[in-house]
Amino acid sequence: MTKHERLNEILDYLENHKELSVGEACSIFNSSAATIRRDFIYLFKKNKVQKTWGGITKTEIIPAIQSVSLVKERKISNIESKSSIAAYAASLVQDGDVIILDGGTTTLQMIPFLKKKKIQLITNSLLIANRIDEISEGFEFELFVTGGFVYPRSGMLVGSQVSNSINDFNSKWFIMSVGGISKEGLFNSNALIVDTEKDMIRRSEKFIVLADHTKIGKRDSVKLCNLETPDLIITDAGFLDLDPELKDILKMSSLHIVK
Amino acid sequence: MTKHERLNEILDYLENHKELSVGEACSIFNSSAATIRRDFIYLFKKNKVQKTWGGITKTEIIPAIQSVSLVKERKISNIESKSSIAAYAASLVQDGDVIILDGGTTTLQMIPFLKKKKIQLITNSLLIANRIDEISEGFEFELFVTGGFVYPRSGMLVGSQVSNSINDFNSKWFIMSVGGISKEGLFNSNALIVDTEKDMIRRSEKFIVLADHTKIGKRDSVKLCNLETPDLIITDAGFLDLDPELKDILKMSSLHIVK
DNA sequence: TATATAATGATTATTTTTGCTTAAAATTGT
DNA sequence: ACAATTTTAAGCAAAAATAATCATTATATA
Repeated sequence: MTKHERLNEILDYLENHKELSVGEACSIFNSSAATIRRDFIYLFKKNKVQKTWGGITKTEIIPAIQSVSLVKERKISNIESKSSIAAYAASLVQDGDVIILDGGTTTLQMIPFLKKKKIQLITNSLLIANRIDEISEGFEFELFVTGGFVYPRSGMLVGSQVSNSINDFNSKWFIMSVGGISKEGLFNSNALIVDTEKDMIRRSEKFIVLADHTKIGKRDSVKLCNLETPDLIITDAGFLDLDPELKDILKMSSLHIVK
Repeated sequence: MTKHERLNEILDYLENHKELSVGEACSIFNSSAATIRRDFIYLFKKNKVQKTWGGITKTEIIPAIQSVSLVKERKISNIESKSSIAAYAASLVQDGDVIILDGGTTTLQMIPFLKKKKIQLITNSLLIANRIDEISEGFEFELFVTGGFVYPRSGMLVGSQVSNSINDFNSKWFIMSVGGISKEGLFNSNALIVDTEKDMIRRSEKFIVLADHTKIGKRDSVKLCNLETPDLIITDAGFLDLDPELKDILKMSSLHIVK
């Protein structure tokens, strides 16, 4: 049994039991008290459990509102490619960096890879803000949410307030996913959001675009910028099957292909 | 068994199991630890798995769940009173109103009562923003989120950005819950949040305070305003059991007691 | 077949985790 | 309030896991 497994099983145990004592944990996991204590301290520092004298309990949490909500899970296509692309993008980010993260299913996949870093993250996506807040317990994250009107269902913030907020920052990275890339440039589907993205490009040193190969050769309704504007476009191996003309054009941009 | 086969089976294994240790993999595939480690490193570099000390786990994929509050909610005491107070406050709000809603467990309870109204709602609470976005489909809600740094776990937005946003609005109502009310005035627990609340008072025609009776007679760390400042304080019947002196003072404020 | 390339297993130095011991702190019983 | 008991925290040594290196074996290619 690895340390990681043991930590997970401790949390599992607390799903079914009110409390877990050091002694009980010792016999369940055949470990010494010192190890169990170290585990308890680790979980406590991450706010996963509450410490009691002699053991731990799980923090009791009940929903603030009784009304049942419909959980709508949008199906994410091409999820593994997106995760690989996101992982590479996250690997560029270093402790201390300021990063603007736009909404989108690909940028969302960066969260597991970003969560151990000590960064300041700025976002105009409620979805990303919630995910970060959810995992940031115990991590040294600073999270800034731009203001704005909520674009229903996508949870994106739009309007002049986004630009006002963004203009207060100098960011190292702006990372966004994109609706389509063609030889005319980069496109997205919503004019309000594209407006804010233009500001985000301006306020950042490096502009990185995440685009799995299904986006390439596609146009979307609103043009964001030319092909040369991004400092880096990250795509996946499916890119290799693309129409040769577009491939040549894209190769002139800075491009990284994850396998 | 070829390397390729083994790599696939490792991934298959992780579809059904949380974790795979080096030792387990050695006996499953009859390979040396060195080989298994090389496999694990290979899969890790492709972001297919995450390494733990002693094994691997599957890389986490973030589902794009829409409109679900992911902020952890603490246990709410006195929930029925809070809901009654919230219901009365919501009954004052009419179609077309602009309303600033501060964070807190009592204001949160207003959401079910507000959801049929055609209002513009401004909030500095991610928790409220998510709840509203959750129910706003099909409703004529306009939802504005102030920008700001996320105060961890409470999901409250703080900092100068909140004031900047608020100052762009003229609101009919500012509705907030409060940490404590004593004869010295109204109190809350966080100086950063109190700062933003002062702006919210300024930008609103009517300032309403929600306070179940457990808050009355209590002081909290930061003073927000005097007792005369709110246009209305809404509390519950438990108020009647309170110490008579405070009761007299409060009666001079505009006060509504829900049963 | 000969040769190059890739994969594997064994060895070793380094890092992480674990278990034991002891002193301090908290809890309990009188 | 005091002493006895239990729990904790800290330091250190042992054990386990890792990464790097090298020799050996298998596989592919000319």
